[in-house]
Amino acid sequence: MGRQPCCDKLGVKKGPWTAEEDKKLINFILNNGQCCWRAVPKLAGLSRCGKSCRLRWTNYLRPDLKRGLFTDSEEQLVIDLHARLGNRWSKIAAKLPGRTDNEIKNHWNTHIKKKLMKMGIDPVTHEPLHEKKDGKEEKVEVKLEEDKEKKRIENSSMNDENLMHMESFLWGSNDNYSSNNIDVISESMWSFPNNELEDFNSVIGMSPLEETCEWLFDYQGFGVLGDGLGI
DNA sequence: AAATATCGCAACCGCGACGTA
DNA sequence: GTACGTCGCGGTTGCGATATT
Repeated sequence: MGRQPCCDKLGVKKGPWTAEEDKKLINFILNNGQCCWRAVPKLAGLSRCGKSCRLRWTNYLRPDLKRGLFTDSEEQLVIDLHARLGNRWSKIAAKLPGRTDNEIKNHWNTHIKKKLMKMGIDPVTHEPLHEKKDGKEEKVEVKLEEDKEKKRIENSSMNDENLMHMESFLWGSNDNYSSNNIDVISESMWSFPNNELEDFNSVIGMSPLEETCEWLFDYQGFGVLGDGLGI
């Protein structure tokens, strides 16, 4: 027996989301929370399939998303976790609050993978690659890549200090972080809108729910605050 | 300035896991 | 036990932005 499509293909919109659609989805989830995704499009008045709504929300609209470029510390964390977990992006993302699996996966494929290759490290096994004939040339390439990365990080929206602050909250002051803490936090974030988010937000410098939402709308440039969205 | 190549990100697709009747 | 529905994950694609020629 074949698998049923997640939604009937007829009349289901695909492709980039418009600001209007985003508004509808945000409005719906802020008012009703995350429920059955299949029902969301109908209830929110969207011509999308539930899957598309879930993806849009988790990867782009969630107010706890950090966005912006990855810092050195975040990148190192991704590399460490990838060495342990492999391509389990969702598991890796769970250890990096504010980052989505998609974002991490994209960053891995576009930046980290190349960086590791240049450094002579196999991005799959994390073992050293076989020796290059011309080591000199390789060193120059690595240096250029590092310079590029430095400039990139300089423009990043989040600095290492914030990340360390966040990490110490998540994992305690010692280096051995507890994955239990992360799970608890992830859980509370996912059960959004829930007040449990406030403690975490206060530590990472995010505002409580309402302000966070204001930030979200402001950040997304929907200009809905003055339009009386009614949150 | 125009054409072309490359990059980076958002979104889609297909599949497996899981829950339920 | 199994048929079905839903969700979430990982791989892949499409396309706009940017860089290069």
